[in-house]
Amino acid sequence: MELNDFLPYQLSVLSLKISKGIAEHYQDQFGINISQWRVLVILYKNPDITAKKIAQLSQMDKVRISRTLKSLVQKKYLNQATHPLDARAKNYELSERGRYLMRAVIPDALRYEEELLKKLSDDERQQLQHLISKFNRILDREDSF
Amino acid sequence: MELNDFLPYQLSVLSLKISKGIAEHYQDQFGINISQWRVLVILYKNPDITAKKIAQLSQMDKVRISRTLKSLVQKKYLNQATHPLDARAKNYELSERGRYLMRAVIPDALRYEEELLKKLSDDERQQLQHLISKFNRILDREDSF
DNA sequence: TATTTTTTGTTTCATTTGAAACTAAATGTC
DNA sequence: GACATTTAGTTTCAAATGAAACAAAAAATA
Repeated sequence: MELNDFLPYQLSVLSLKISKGIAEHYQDQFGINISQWRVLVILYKNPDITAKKIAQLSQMDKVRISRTLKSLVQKKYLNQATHPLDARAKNYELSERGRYLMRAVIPDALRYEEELLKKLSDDERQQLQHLISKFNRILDREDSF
Repeated sequence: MELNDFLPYQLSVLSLKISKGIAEHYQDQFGINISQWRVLVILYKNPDITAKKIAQLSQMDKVRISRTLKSLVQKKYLNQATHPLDARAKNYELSERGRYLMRAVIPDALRYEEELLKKLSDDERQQLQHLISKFNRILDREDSF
């Protein structure tokens, strides 16, 4: 029995380790926190989606998402549009200012990732991607304990 | 450029997904939260260590660790001992009650992990373990951005 | 040895978080 | 159509969090 090697625990430690440095960097350089960065990334790749969709994609709490969206709209990084089919929801997308921000932040983020990934072999990188996809497929099917 | 596939982001989502179900379960069944569970796991495998060491191993904040240790001592799951060489620090270990708790929780945790891992092939499991170790080695060397 | 600096851990306090309650709209049922 | 139920998102409020300041001991330096 190997509890140090307990997978949820190991992944949490690893994820924290990887996020720590980069999170401070975003805050210092661009004044955006981790929640904001995550929502921005999602909207960068998925324009015109609702808070609900963001929740699904990010696994973040809906309250946190609600507040993050509010702050990003206040900072003028996002545009809000009324949803055509549902008056409760709003569609969000990056504003011009938001896209400008992302053009500044993304190279930084990618450089960090590259630094990390270049220490893996081609095989290892492929395996990593494969494993992440597989886990997501497994976990999206059954979320029960 | 693939930001959805940005590694820190993917790992965070995955880690949250994996932890979600199991965290609720610990709380409901045993009245311990994620911080407490993590500290307990660490002390299960590393008896007689200080808060500092726990911080290194878990990547958790020192304030959080301080409070978690306090709560676990209050709940009588841990014994505190004065550190032989450093009067500022204390050594912690599971109490009898703590070990009893762990004997109840661990099978549950391992069953959850097993459910997850049995959906991977032998190769995939090995690759997973290899990648986690490798990342930890990489990240422990250089923690600069 | 005295003094400064660093390290370990705690406390304070302002911020972040998320469960629960809520609003308002959409969907389902009669 | 009227009423009940579900869904999307927000607000409230109590708890968790962590940065900064702190205390106390250890280590480094003079």
